[in-house]
Amino acid sequence: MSDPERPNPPLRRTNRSLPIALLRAREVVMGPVREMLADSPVNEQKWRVLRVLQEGGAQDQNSIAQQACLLLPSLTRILRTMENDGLVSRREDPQDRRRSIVQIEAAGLDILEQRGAQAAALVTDMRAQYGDEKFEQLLDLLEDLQKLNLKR
Amino acid sequence: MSDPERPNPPLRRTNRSLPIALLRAREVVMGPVREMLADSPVNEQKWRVLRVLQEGGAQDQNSIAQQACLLLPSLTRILRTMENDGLVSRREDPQDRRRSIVQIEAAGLDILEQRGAQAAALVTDMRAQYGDEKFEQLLDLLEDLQKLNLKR
DNA sequence: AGATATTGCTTGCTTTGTTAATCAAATTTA
DNA sequence: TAAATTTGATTAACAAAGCAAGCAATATCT
Repeated sequence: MSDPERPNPPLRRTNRSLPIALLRAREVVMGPVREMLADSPVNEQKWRVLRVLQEGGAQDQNSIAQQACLLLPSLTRILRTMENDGLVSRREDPQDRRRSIVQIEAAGLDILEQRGAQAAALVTDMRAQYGDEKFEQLLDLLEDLQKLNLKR
Repeated sequence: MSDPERPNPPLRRTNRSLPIALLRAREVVMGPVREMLADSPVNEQKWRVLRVLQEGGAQDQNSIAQQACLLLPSLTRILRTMENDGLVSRREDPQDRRRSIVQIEAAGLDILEQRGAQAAALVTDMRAQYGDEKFEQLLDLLEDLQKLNLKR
């Protein structure tokens, strides 16, 4: 048995651990966003779905899931409630009847419009504090990171 | 009522949205880590708790929660099972009996030691593919980001 | 001191994450 | 064409996240 006081070969400082650093950074960025969404009818995930639909137009669920970083089972449930709330609608793809095409509806667009200004203000504030170049640089690095194919 | 087809003032493209980019990047990085932890007695969250305790020593739950990016309710439940498994122990703070001080135990240190080498290998592999300078640069940018004090 | 507010943690409840199983429609193979 | 495989989506089951409420110990105020 080992001794709790023994000096252990330390891993990287947690600030320098990429997974933890990514998580902490995300908390910082999402804090204000979560507050913004707190008194709105959508949470973080639904907001992402609306954003993806706004950006990419009507599309199937696989596509939404990938872009919004949601698994299909989660998305199924989320879309069910969003459909009940009239934020989106679903229709069967006539070309391929396995697919259902999801489209954003008026109520969904309303939310994006109501909160869009606040969301933009948050980004502006953040870029100002953080620095525009650093901000872009960070996005570039993150984009590159996503392209990596790490061993499975 | 608004029209679903109306052109909307778009927010940033979602691949240039920092919260989403952080999320996607984290997915990429965590894939191999999750696999490494799959056949170990701890999951991702417990691993983070162990890392924080290793780095910061015995500390109260608020402190752990902040550093490991966990909410207190989640941490309460996680620590309960970790305590049952003998990975950590809790004792009441004699100065302030509301607080409980959490300490890592031998079994917890064992896990860190057993998996530490694998974890380090994953980092090495990733740095090689991504590039060392970029890797450090990214960590610097993320560390700066964590220091930001965004408006509440 | 006594009342009030704050802090640290826990519990309850709902939503989401995660994996595996299922099903129907489409595609590939034989 | 029939059988086998793949694909898109849903369901089921359980762990974990997230939020609100609650409780006990401490700090603050009057």
